[in-house]
Formats: sequence, structure tokens, C-alpha cells
Amino acid sequence: MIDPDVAAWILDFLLRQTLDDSLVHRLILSLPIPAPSPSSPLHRTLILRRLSSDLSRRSLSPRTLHSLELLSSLPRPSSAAALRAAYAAVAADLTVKPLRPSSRGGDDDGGGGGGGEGGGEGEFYDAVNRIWNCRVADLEAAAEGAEGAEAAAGLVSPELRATRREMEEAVVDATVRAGLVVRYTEERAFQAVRVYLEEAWKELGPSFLELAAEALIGMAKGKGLEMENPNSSKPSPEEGSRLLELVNHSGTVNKRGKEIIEENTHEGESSSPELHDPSSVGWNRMGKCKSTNFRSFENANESGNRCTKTILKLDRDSAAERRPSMMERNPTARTIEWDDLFGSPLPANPVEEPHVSYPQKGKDSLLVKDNNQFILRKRRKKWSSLEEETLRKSVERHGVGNWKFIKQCHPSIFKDRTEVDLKDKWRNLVRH
DNA sequence: GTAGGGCTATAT
DNA sequence: ATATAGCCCTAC
Repeated sequence: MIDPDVAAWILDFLLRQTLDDSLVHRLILSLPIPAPSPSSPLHRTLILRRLSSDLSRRSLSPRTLHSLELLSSLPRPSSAAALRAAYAAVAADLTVKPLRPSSRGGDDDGGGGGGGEGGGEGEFYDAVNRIWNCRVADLEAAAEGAEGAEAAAGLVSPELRATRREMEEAVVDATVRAGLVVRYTEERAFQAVRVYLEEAWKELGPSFLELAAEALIGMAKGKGLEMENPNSSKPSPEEGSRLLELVNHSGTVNKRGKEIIEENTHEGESSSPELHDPSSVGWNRMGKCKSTNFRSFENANESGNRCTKTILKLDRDSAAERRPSMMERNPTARTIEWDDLFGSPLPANPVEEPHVSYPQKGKDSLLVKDNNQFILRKRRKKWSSLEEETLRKSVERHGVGNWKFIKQCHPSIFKDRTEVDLKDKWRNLVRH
């Protein structure tokens, strides 16, 4: 069994070699590597390797942009200027891509409509919206906001801002569009990434294993031994123990580093409790809960983070199917908490299904009785000033009514809000 | 997906 | 006690 630290050294070394990607992939799967923490050197190596892979496959994609964003958010971002340049170039390339002749006319042209020209424009508008009005606009906003709020804001450069303005002009001006195609070639983006990678790899320095090897060679030479000499191909016992010593010594250094990483990880967790929000787990499990007590059990858990509602209908009301009109008030409605129903602590096995976890009291949800239905209501959460400000800016930028789009633009900020929430909040904002 | 009416937890 | 903000419901 390979020690995880040793495995990390090996991987760190291998990732820097010009190995086939599929081989690297298999190595990653076979080595006992702990999930690299963002502050570990291996993390940077991994992202750089991913970027190199994009470059060698000559395939720039949103993933490339993401890699660059990750790199800029690492502590001590390397080669900042080259990184900014690469980001701007890749963003421009991805946007302009649909306008290039090569991307047009494919085999999907069979329909045979008239206007052969307009094909890429729609995709271009989408790309401008996606990349420049959302992604880059967010970076710019973060750069202006509280310093250090968003580390990736370091990607913002005058060049990037200028390119964004240019892209916005291009949306309404065909001449500008044509100019973009000429200027922002794919090759230009490749070149920018290449320059950055060269600097970044250089800045990263040799891998630990290479350093160890060099040190060993140095020691051997100091003793007058020639490593290349076939006569001394058998290392003496003394040399062997030196290597061990070297590895052990570095091992302690590495272990110390790991401890720091773990501390950082803990800090990160405590500062963002929503990262491991247990209630969402509870929700998902609730969705699987099957109970004979309930006639029906709907769980509308939207793709991911929002638990919309859970409706439980009691057996006895199967006859009373009629739903009250929206205008009818329900005098029996009241809000109760989980503890009111199940007592506290909750029974380990409240229904048939074992291992069912319920949302914690006061954590996220309430249970509302509405006529014959129980409705899980989302815990009321006040809008933060960041959410509010983001909504204002987004509406300014994208207009009223594009709630879904606005939510997609800021998935992390509006993590706990649905598009309906955004709409409701806007209604409140403009009411006063 | 969005608009708009309605309900209720929470702030005042 | 009242007003408001946040959330829910449903028609379209």
C-alpha cells in the first residue's frame, strides 16, 4: 500500500510529464490520493495539467475558462499578468467561435432555409450573455466590491473590460462583429494560454521527486561517485539509507503542510455553513420516505439546492378531494414545527423506512397544516444586501422578468432562492 | 417560466 | 396590533 503522501509526490511528478491524458487519468484513479485541498501544491498542478490538456487537444471550452478562474483564485496566483491575458483571450475566443465560418454550415443544414448568414448570430448573442454579461460582469462587480471578496476578481484587467464593451457593441453592430472574427482568432487564444502555461510551470519549479533526485545526485557527486557509471549502478547501503533519510525528512515537512491544509479546510467549512447544509440531505431522504400513514407523498425537489415543498395527505381525506379556492381563507391553517408532530428528540424510526432523517427544528423548515394537507414551508430567510444588490444590477442589465436567467447568472449568490423568489423580491423592491 | 393574488412569520 | 417581507399557489 502506497502512502498517500508518497502517492501525491508521484502524481505531482507524473502530471508534469508529457504523458497521455488517459494514462494520467488511470493513474489518478489508481493512486490513493486524498482529495487535494485548494491550498495544496498538487491542486495547482492538477489544474495546470488540465489546462495543458485543453491546449494539446486544441480544444478551448468553458472548462478552460473555469480552470483559469480556479487558478486565479488560488493563494499566490502565479503569473498574474499572463493569466489575465489568457483569460481575456479564451473568453473572446469562445464568444466569437459561433461567428467563424468554420463553425457554420455543418451537416445540420439539411433544412435548406434561405438565409445562410444568420446561423451563428443567435449563438453569439447567447455567448455574449453567458460569458460577458454574466461571468465577466460578476468578476468586475467582485473586483469593485469589498476587496478580496472574490479572489478570481484578479482576472479583471483593462483589456478584459475593453473586450466586454466591444462584445456588447458587436451585439448590435455587424461591422464590429466582423472585426471580432478577424482579431480574436483561436490561435491567438492558444498562444495566450501557451504563454501563461510556460510561465506557470516554470514558476512552479521542479517537482519534489526531481528535487530529491537532484539532491541525491549532488550527494553522490560530492562523494566522488558517478551516477552514470555502470560500475556504481548498485547503490551502496550508505546511499540507500541517505535516500530513505531524505524521503523521511521531506515526509515530516509534508505532514506539517498537510496539517495546515486541514486547518484551512476547517476554517473554510465553518465560515460557510451552507456548504454542508444537513437539511438538504434530509430533504432528499424525505423524498424517498414511503409511509403507510400517508396517501400520497410528493416531493418536488428541484434540480439541486431548492427544496420546494413536500405535501403529505392523510388517509382520511381521500374523499375530500376538492381544493379550496385561492380566495377562500383557511381558518384552520396553522404552522407547527417538526417537534410538535414527532416530539423531540425525533423517534429513530418514525415511519417504516429506517435511516430517515428529518429536517432539524429551527434549521430550515416548518410544517404547515392547510386543510387536509401538510405542507413543508421553507424557512423564512431575509435577503442579504449582496443578494439585493445583485438582483438590482441584474435587472438593470437583463431587464425585468428574466428571473430564471438571472438566477443562472449568479448560481452561488442565489443558491437559496428560486426564480419566483427573485420575482417576489423585485416586486417588494419596486413597491417602495 | 412568469405574473399576480394570497398567506403568515417577523419586524416595528 | 399592524405593516412588511418572504414564501406559496395557480392561471396562463
